[in-house]
Amino acid sequence: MDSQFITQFQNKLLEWYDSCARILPWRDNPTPYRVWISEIMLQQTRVDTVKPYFESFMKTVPTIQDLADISEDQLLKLWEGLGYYSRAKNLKKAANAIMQSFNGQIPSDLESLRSLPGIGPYSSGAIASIAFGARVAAIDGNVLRVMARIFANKGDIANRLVKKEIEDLVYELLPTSRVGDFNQALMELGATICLPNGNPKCAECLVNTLCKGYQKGFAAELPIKSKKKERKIEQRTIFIIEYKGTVAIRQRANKGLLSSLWEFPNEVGYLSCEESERKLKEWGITPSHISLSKTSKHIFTHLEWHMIGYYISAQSIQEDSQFIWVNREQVKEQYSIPTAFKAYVEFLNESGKK
DNA sequence: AAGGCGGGGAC
DNA sequence: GTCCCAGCCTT
Repeated sequence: MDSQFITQFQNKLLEWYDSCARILPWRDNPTPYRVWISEIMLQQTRVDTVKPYFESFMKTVPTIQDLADISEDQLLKLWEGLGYYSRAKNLKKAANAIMQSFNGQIPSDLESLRSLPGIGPYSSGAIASIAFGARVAAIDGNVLRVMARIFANKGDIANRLVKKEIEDLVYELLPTSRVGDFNQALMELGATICLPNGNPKCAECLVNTLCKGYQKGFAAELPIKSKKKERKIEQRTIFIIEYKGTVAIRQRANKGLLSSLWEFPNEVGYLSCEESERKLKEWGITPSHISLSKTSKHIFTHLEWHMIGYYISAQSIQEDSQFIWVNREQVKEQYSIPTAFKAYVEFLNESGKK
């Protein structure tokens, strides 16, 4: 790469970043811990979504030691609604590893960072460069898109070799100082100017004169990405079961979808009223009243839940039930319920007002 | 290399 | 509806 091009690109990009960088909570006092937590939260998650979670997380769990000490249930409650819940579990595992193997200090080298659960190629680069100033790349979806356009690369960015090409280019472009700012500037450009879905604001871009995609007139068509496969649809029946002012919830398995989070009892398929009564009997619950509550739809990345709901008032319950019975306040304050059940949490709150 | 894993914003 | 987001882990 031409050394003059490199210098110009670095200067223009950093100049733009200095004048236009967004004010973000984790950019204020960027300690390794704050950078780490923010980078994990930001995985596949937008800045505006993360902000409030980051603030409350830092208040409740201000240090690595606090993170190593907090219960998983409490941690998942802090993560409630943010999604990709294995991130929270890995965060705690990593905190334990840092206390045990790294003397309570977040490591600064790529390899050690990479060894921690939840920290992959991108996050290790981001933490090493932003928190420690290491001269390493941090390549996320934004950077792939920006670089594909700058160099008019028509390769499929899902391809490993294409990613490697781009990584090599980023390494050539990395400055010797302010590496963290440079990496953040690349991402910031992708998030605010070099937008996806054929919608880049090239006219406002301060590096457009250095952008081959822009010069050739097809920046908006880049990057090339292979198509995603369609989602599977699953029908489910949700049961809101009340007994003496409490409602039944249960904890999901420790693996797979929404692992370890809490949910209302539910079954695959649309159950009729009779089938539901049979299921309740299996669970040792004797209903005094059954009625339909409401339908709801929840879309995951690879799955859709189409849900119907029953409201059940229980006359008696068995002791050895697989459920725990909690009041509305506990549902709201204590247990981490995924957003998929939002409609039924609301139903519960509405029925409680009457 | 491909698929599982949340939830939401923008169009 | 579609795309994709400061990705990582498992198979």
